[in-house]
Amino acid sequence: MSSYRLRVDNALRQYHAAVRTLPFRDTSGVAKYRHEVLAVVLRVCTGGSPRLEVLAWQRHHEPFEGRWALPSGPVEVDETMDAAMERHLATKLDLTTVRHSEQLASFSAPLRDPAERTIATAYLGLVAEHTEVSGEEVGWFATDRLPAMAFDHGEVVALAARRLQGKISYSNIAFALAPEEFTLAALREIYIGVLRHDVDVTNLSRVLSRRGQIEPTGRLVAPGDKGGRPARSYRFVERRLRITDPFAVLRAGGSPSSQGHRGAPGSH
Amino acid sequence: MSSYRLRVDNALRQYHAAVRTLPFRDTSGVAKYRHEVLAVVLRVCTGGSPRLEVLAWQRHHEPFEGRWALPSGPVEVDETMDAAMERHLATKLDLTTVRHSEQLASFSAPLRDPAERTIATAYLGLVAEHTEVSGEEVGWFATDRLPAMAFDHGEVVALAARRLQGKISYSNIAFALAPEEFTLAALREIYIGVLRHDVDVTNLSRVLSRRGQIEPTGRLVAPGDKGGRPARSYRFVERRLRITDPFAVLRAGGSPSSQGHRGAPGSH
DNA sequence: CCAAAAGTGTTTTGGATACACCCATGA
DNA sequence: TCATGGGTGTATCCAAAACACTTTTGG
Repeated sequence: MSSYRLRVDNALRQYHAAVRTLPFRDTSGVAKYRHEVLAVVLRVCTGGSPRLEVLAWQRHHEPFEGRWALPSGPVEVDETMDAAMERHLATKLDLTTVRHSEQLASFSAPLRDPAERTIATAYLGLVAEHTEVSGEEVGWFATDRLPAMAFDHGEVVALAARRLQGKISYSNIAFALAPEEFTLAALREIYIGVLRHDVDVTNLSRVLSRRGQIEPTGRLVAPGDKGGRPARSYRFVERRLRITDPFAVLRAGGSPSSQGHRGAPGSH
Repeated sequence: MSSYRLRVDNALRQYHAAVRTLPFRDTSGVAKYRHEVLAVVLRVCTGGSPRLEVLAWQRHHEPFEGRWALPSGPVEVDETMDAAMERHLATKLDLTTVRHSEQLASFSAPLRDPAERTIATAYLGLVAEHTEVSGEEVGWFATDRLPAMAFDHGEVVALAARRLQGKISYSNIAFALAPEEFTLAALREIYIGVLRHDVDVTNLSRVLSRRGQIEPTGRLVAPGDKGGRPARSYRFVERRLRITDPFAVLRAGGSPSSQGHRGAPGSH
């Protein structure tokens, strides 16, 4: 190799090294940043009192060595962030059974990654309780009792939990946390785990039925050791997110088309 | 300048130019992207039938020359995206009176900017009706009758309008669209513009009063040309976003503390 | 026959809507 | 005094909650 090539190569190598740690601008002066996707994978665990849990893995390198972090990874040049999210979960955790996922928010504090500025877009991913993930250093943690988290990941988990808590009240999002078929008692546990307060099975059943979210499968489930009436098995009517209760307040009203039946007196 | 420096400079210049148009990876193989913030600035315009309008400016260069685009700009190396948003609106449009702003979502389709891959984080910004903005080629457009928009900006506006429409039903977000003091009639127009259906003043007043969102200032507003009773002037109690109606469905219930007064019979 | 678990029937509650009616002003 | 617009009172509606009661199983 010529002396010229060597010197240029050397210059480029130094330049490259600088780019990795310093903010990089192209010749038009526009800065470029690393961009990663972050997964907040949640499930409801029902051994004991039901609780919402998040998937995390333990870091082996600085920064934040030893702390727990959310699954994450870079975005490839020809893929969307949604696709990147799916790809990282599939390749790193063998996780291909996320039942619902949606974008949460993007985090841009300049020092959130002390090694290099990295903008992160967080996703919420919901899985059923008994979902297998591979990897040795992974664990599930109750979202309200997190261990020491790396980066701003604690904040991200809190946001995800709040989002889920809101959405479970006005949508059918619980479909993504429940198995294909379930008893009302099991569904109740899921709601309790997310909402963190008691839920009346009777009313839960009637609310979800009225909204057309769930329907009985016709099958029965045998009772446990200590007897009891066998439970009916239910399923969610739709397995995609649907807003079932667009806010009741200040709604259109008046137009009979939006209400179906109206003006049927004598019921009170 | 030495021949050596010249040759290195030249190599770097070529390298720089390549980086600007091709996906860039640092030496660790991680791709870096341009990242911009996008502003969806909304107001309710009440001349005629009230309508929600968005601020846009006309492009003078390719790509999408002649089309209308949302205000946008890059994120500086030491600022958060929130700060970048505020900075671009202030410097480019003299707009420093955004009453409420929040992150909407990030957009990452690889070809959304045909010139170079750019990830964009969109923000919702709300202003009062008579807010001045500088700039010659800016205009306000009804969100449901947009002109041909550049990039994916039409989609972004639609998302923002939906977000606002939802939030106005369960929060005090209208404070950011209304002037400091207003009559109930004026507030009604704002709600009609956002919700796109008629709103009963009487009920609007009672709902917002019960929720503690608005209060009378004590002042009266003189009636118009054709007479009429003078209207009371109101203000929003808080000028920060507050969720006033955390979802009524499947709420905690039972605990008397969460309800205030209970068990007062004889009202039915 | 009893305990346990599932499901049904019925009452109560309270926010929200609809609408008739009263009040204050200008011409 | 009348048209116009603002504000109040009240009946109605209905989803949700509360809870007592019935049904079906295991021991």
